[in-house]
Amino acid sequence: MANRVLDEVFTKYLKNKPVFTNRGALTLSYTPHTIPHRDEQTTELGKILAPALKGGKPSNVFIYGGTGTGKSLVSALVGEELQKISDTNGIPVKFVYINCKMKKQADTEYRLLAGILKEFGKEVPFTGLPTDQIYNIFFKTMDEKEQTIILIIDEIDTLVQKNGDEILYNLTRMNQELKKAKVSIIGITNNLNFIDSLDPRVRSSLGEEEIIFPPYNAVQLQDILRTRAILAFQPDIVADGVIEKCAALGAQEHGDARRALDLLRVAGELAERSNDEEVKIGHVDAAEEKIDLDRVLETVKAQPRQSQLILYAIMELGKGEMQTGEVFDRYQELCREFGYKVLTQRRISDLISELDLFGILNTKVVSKGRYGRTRIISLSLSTHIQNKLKKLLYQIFL
DNA sequence: AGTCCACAGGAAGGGCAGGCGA
DNA sequence: TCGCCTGCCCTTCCTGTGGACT
Repeated sequence: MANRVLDEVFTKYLKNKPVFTNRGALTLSYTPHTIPHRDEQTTELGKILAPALKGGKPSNVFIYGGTGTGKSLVSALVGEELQKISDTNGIPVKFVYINCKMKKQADTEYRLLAGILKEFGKEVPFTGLPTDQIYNIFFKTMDEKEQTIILIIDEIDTLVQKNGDEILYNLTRMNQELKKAKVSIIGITNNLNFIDSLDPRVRSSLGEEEIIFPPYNAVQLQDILRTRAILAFQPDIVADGVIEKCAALGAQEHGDARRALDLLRVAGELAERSNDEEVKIGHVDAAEEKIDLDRVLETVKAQPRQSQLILYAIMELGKGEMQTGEVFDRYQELCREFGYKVLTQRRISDLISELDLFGILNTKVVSKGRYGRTRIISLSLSTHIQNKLKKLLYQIFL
């Protein structure tokens, strides 16, 4: 036998009863056939889009709701079904789903258009062409034949935040330029104030219809988890109270089903890894910690060196609260020590805001009277996660 | 009442990379 | 090859500001 240790691991793994029958049913990419507690929204969206089946142009729709309230799922489901029916009946309908939050995919005007074009089988260089040329290609492609195109733009607020609402204006005006095709836009956002920040012209044309997705409560989350758990787990392997606990934690996070499903999945994975016969409440606790830790470490790893240096400086200062100036001073020292270029305080200020946005730091602008106005910065991580993060940063810089 | 601190954060623009067509 | 385009990171310059201190 080549390796006794590994051999033991693998045979033990094989001997164990599996936990999952279909782990995929608990992942984000899974689209179920029915979505519990979303009948109302599903039918509403269906009704709005139905005119596409008779060659009409469905109204533009705005969909609101917090993270994990089923917005994307319902749109995907309705889209899929509509596509199926139109395909079997030979009706030219084309569904395109684009998520603006995917970095490097659709977070700028250019990339959004390039992303949509890709769905139509047109490859465009990911930079280089002038925007008006992209628009030309875009219009031409859309207008190639008689068809109804339904564009689902997910996380549309991030797109507008970064690029302004001119893109949306251009998109809503598209129907006047197109001769054969008709385009409807479904904008999905979890920012309820988003529509108020838009140009009135865009607001009225894009918000012809609105659908609101309220957060799930704990009982509804339990239903969702149960239907998925039946698909995902071996029978009788999930202990009493596990689903309730995941649901409760998800409900705490603004009724977030994604969070609840993640918890259940990771709890199952942890049970499997430790060869337990049952998924227990303890696994959910561990899952909660693991998800947070993974999120933080992944986020930090993906940051540019300069941001990591700032974090390093903040951890090194090692006190509960500090202000921008202090962090900047320590950061400069570290730059010299490790041989990095020193960025300006203005830039550091932005990077600190970014880290706040990622949920790694807590910052608050306060005025200390005589002693100026500054941002009070503190780490928003548990000590356990802080220690792991410190290790990661040491690895990077030493 | 006025001053002044220590920044926040907006605006504009430089410089670079990746990519185009000619 | 060149001139041109865009996105991105960053700098420079600037105005704004809440409240302790005088």
